[in-house]
This record gives sequence, C-alpha cells and structure tokens, in this order.
Amino acid sequence: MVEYKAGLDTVLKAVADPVRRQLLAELREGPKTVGELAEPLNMSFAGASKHIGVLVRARLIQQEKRGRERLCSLSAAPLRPLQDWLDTYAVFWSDRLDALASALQEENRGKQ
Amino acid sequence: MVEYKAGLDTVLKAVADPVRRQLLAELREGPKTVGELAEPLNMSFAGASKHIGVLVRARLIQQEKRGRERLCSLSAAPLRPLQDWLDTYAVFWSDRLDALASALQEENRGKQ
DNA sequence: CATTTATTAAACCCTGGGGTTGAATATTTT
DNA sequence: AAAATATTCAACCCCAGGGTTTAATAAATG
Repeated sequence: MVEYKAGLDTVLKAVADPVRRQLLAELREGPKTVGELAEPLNMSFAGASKHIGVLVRARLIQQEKRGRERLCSLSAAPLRPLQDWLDTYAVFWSDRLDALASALQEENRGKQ
Repeated sequence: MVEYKAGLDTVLKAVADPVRRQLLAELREGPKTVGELAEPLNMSFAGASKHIGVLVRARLIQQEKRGRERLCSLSAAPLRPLQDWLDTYAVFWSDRLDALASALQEENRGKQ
C-alpha cells in the first residue's frame, strides 16, 4: 500500500521539466508518434526521444509499436498520487483561509 | 496575468525533491524554526538551510525573523497553479474513462 | 565585551541529467 | 537486396544542484 511513495517522486521529477510538460500537453490532443512529438521541439531527435523515455518510465506515456514507428498516448493515471499529495495541502490554499490557518497553527502551538 | 507560468516551473522543481516535501509536511503541523526543521533531517544544518531557501524562493515557505531565529510557516498558495495544471489532465484520470478517452482521441485523429 | 547560539554565505566536490553527435536496430519502400 | 525512414543506444560534454565544510553575520547571554 506504500507502492506509490516512489511513484510520486518519479512522476514529480518527470513533470518538473517544461519540455516534458509540453509533450504531455501535445498528447492531450491525441496519440502521436515519437517523430510527431519531436518535431515542434527545438531539439535533436535523440534528445526528444530521451525526454519521451523519461515519461514512459514514469508511466505517463504508453507506447504502442506500429511498424517502424511508435505511437505515444497519454496515460494520466500516475498523476493521481500527485493529486492526492496536493489534496493534503488544499486546506491551506484559499487566500482567505491562509490567515485563519496560520492563526490556528499559532494557537495549536501554544506559543506567544 | 501570465505571472504564474514561471511559477509553476519553480514550484514543481521545488516540490520534486523528497527532502523538501518532507519539510513542507512538517510545516503542516505548524510553524517551526529553521533549526527545528533541520534537526530531523539526516543532513548538515547548512544543507537543510539551502533546501529551506529553495522553498522560500518558491514562496512555499514564509519566514519571520524572531530575534536570532527565523520562524518558517507554510504558504501553500503557490501550489494553486499546480492544481490548475493538474486539472487540465483530470479528464484522463479515471481508469474507467481512460479507455474511452483514448478511443475518442483515436477517432478525433481520424486514423486507425 | 566576550561567548555562545541561529542562520546564511562562500567555496568547493561530485553526481545526475539535459543536450549533442554518431552508430546500431528494425521496418518499410524501391 | 539496397536504400530510406523511425527510433533507440552509447558515448560524450557541460552545468545545475544536492551535499559538505568552513567562514561570516547577527542576536542572545554571561
């Protein structure tokens, strides 16, 4: 049941790169081949391939062999643990609640 | 109004490190000094201070000078853009919907 | 004022990872 | 079979950044 502890780290590191976020964004429009994904990137083909590899290892991209090319499709499921992690902080978001939360924490602390 | 484009990257990079996530987690219990934050970490004090610095620069930690020590408190607001980003992928999460989404994408593409 | 305590700054080391180029592999095309 | 296409692998370069240690700064304390 702890199986996603490592997954969160992998996914966050994968997603912390703007190039890889752009790749994911492009895949929202639908599956694309590695070549199609690489083309708009201002980067060598091999470079793009490496980025895609990172996303594949993070399970954010699923690849299907189609002849000599590989069709990549978005697989957003691994983002779930990230959402779960975020949820544990959602309490502190609302700018309104921020002050209140801080106040409560101060009080809980029983200090000053 | 584009001011958070860079913020997302900063926040993601800050949060992609497990040590820094632990620091944030500890701050959920309430404000803590740098020393209190550093202590449980298996790391030099200066090392911990650097991590905290990253979180401060990402605005995820707010520091308040209290004499010679600095009280750190959680400031989760910068996580908001991350939530917004995540939301643009939420459509693809549900394992149920995954297949459907893929199918729709395939069809949109008009390719089979 | 001297000393201790809390924190940051500076100078370094070293690994990881983003980028490249150039083979290697596999498949399609001619 | 030969050539072209799509993709990865391997070897390398470079630097950002995580870690350390040793000052430096600033406030509390004796």
